[in-house]
Amino acid sequence: MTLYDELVARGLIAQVTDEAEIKELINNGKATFYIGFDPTADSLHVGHFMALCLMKRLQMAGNKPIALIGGGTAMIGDPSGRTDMRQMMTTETIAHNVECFKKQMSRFIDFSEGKALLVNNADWLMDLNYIDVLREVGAHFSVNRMLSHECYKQRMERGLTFLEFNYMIMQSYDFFELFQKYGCNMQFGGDDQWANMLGGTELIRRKLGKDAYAMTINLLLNSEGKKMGKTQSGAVWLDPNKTSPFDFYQYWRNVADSDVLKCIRMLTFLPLEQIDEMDHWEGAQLNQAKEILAYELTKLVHGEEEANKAQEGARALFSGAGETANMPTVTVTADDFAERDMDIMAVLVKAGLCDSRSDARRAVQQGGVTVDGEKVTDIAASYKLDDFSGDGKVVKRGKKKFAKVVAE
RNA sequence: GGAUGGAUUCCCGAGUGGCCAAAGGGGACAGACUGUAAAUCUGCUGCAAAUUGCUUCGGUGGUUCGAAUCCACCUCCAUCCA
Repeated sequence: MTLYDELVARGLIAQVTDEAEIKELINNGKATFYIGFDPTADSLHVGHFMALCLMKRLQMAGNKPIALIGGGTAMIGDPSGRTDMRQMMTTETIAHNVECFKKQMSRFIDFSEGKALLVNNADWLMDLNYIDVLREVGAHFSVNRMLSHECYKQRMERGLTFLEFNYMIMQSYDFFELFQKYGCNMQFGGDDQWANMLGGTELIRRKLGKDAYAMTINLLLNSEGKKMGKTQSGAVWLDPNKTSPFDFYQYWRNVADSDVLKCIRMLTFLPLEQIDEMDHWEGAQLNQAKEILAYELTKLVHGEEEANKAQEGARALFSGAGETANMPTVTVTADDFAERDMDIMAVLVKAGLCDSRSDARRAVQQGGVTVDGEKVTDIAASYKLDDFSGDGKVVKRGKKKFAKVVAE
């Protein structure tokens, strides 16, 4: 099976500019391609992860990847598919984020010995001269056509600043620059980037009379059409300090039935034959598939050791086995008991399971709190430092949130 | 620069002098049912030393016994005019 066919089988490919030419290039390892990542946060998330996996698949087939960090484009902010204006980021924040991205990326992609390149578009965008850009690049863009793009539709209703309007031009310029400098002939990206990417191929055609190609991958959407990798408290991050390996594991362990197989196909490196097997699974058996998905992804992102820990921790918690070694742990010290004994609310807040004492009070009153397996119903229940000595106590709020509280 | 409309709790959105910690919906959280799923039902959703107290309705001042509600100024947003 060729690389291109595998990408299709995995449901990754969304749109391509020239299918025959792209097949020829990537199947034979002749593509030099780039994917852009705007450093809008201090960690990569699941969407980036998909792109990185794609890079890896292509790299393994002999193609040369260029990871572009958008230190320059982040100064502008991509309006594609957004309903509201992006918050402008300070130069310091962007610089910090760029560093974080670099570190995380080198864990997934091999940048050694010219196997891949890591570039930052701030290196060329920041030095551009306004008038020159307008004459050299701006002249090739039709405002009428730009406005007709689907990605601006929502913003045309709610307002679009000139700043953001220029994002597409900057991204197009990136492609143009990389094409000339590194012979980069393809650009990949999420499907929401399609219009921006076409801008680049057109700019290259108009200015140089040469062909460049673009291909987008499907966004990872759940069965309700919402982007996956988001939780109420924000994105699912790849940085273990922002989303712990356990939480990361749990996120995938809990995906809806209808989304499991799609996620396994698109995100893991499991062989397609094995995935097709699972396709027949139904009902409770899908639970196994979820476990596989969660394990495989955690392994890819955090390594085998963390994946094992997360899996054991989860099994212990949900199947009632006593293994508590890998549970998230919170330590309490004598200071916490200085004023008075800690009551159950204080413990819940300390363990990070509740936002406030009021919140904790509600949780207890509704019967959602358990300490060492016993339901706590009395909000006056209180604890002493000694109660947490030794192995500590396992405090649970609801079914899935818990922590082990141990005295220092 | 001018005219008009607007800013309410996580989000949408009612409220236009006391009955307002503020309707309704969404989301989140908890319980029941389950498969750590979905759907459904119930509860709950500012903070706290909790049948009470405290701080909230873009910001700052003012009127009033009393202001989310009235007045002044300011900030931001939308639409139209330039």
